Amino acid sequence: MGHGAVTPVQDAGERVRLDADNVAKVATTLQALSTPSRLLILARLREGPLPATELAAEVGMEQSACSHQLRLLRNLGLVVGERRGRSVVYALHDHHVAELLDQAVYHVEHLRLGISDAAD
Amino acid sequence: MGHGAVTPVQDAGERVRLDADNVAKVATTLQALSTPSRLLILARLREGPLPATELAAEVGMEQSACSHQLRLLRNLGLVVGERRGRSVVYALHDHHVAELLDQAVYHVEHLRLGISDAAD
DNA sequence: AGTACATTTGAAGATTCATTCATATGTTCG
DNA sequence: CGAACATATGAATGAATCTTCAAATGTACT
Repeated sequence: MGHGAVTPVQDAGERVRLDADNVAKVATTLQALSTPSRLLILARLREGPLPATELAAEVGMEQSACSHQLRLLRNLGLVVGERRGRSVVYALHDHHVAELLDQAVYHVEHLRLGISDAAD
Repeated sequence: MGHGAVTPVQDAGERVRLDADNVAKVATTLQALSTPSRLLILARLREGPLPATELAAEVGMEQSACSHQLRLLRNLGLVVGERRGRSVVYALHDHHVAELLDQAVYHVEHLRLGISDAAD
């Protein structure tokens, strides 16, 4: 994948097209960002690593529920958990996840949305 | 991808923080991008406006199913439909939606993800 | 070993959601 | 008006999901 390295930010870069192949992957990954609980988890981890229990406390979830969602995020490769003593410290997998989060939040916030899911 | 050099994100300007307020809005909007059918619909509209029936045909959905999803996307403000004759031509609401789509697809495609949603 | 703390896991329950089928609404034209 | 095309809507079915409760596994320390 060597593309011309240092292209300034304007990077529309390569526009990845959405085939039947990747569409499932994209959908599955975005679904991980489509729930308040997971969004809060990721947003908290965006500010730095954190042991599971503290994480659960900060996002206001039961520890068990948080662990379930954490497993989902881990299976998707969005977060990693490393054992340190009796705790497991969780963190975002890499900067791509952080940027994906930032971009998603940024764009959604700047969409003047009606948000009226229910039928009219 | 150069690690050191260019920071792609740079000037999203203000980094929107994720409170309890906006988290629901973000989650709801991202959920609209979390299904293959809607993702295909949006990706198709990203290339230009299209009447509902043609759209359904191109993404391989039944007309009714497509209409249902279209209503959801419309209620969320992601797409707009304008009547032209007996057809209703759909299009992305604005460039924010296009960019949100691009960024999401781009980042997800560049996340080397395991994608194993199911439990181990 | 035994106790306390930390995290994971499984099953159950309730809600949400996408698709299908059938039908209704809307639009154009003969 | 009536026929044909285009889109929207409603109810129903089946699947997917998030959370809770209870119990299991893992780790440290006396």
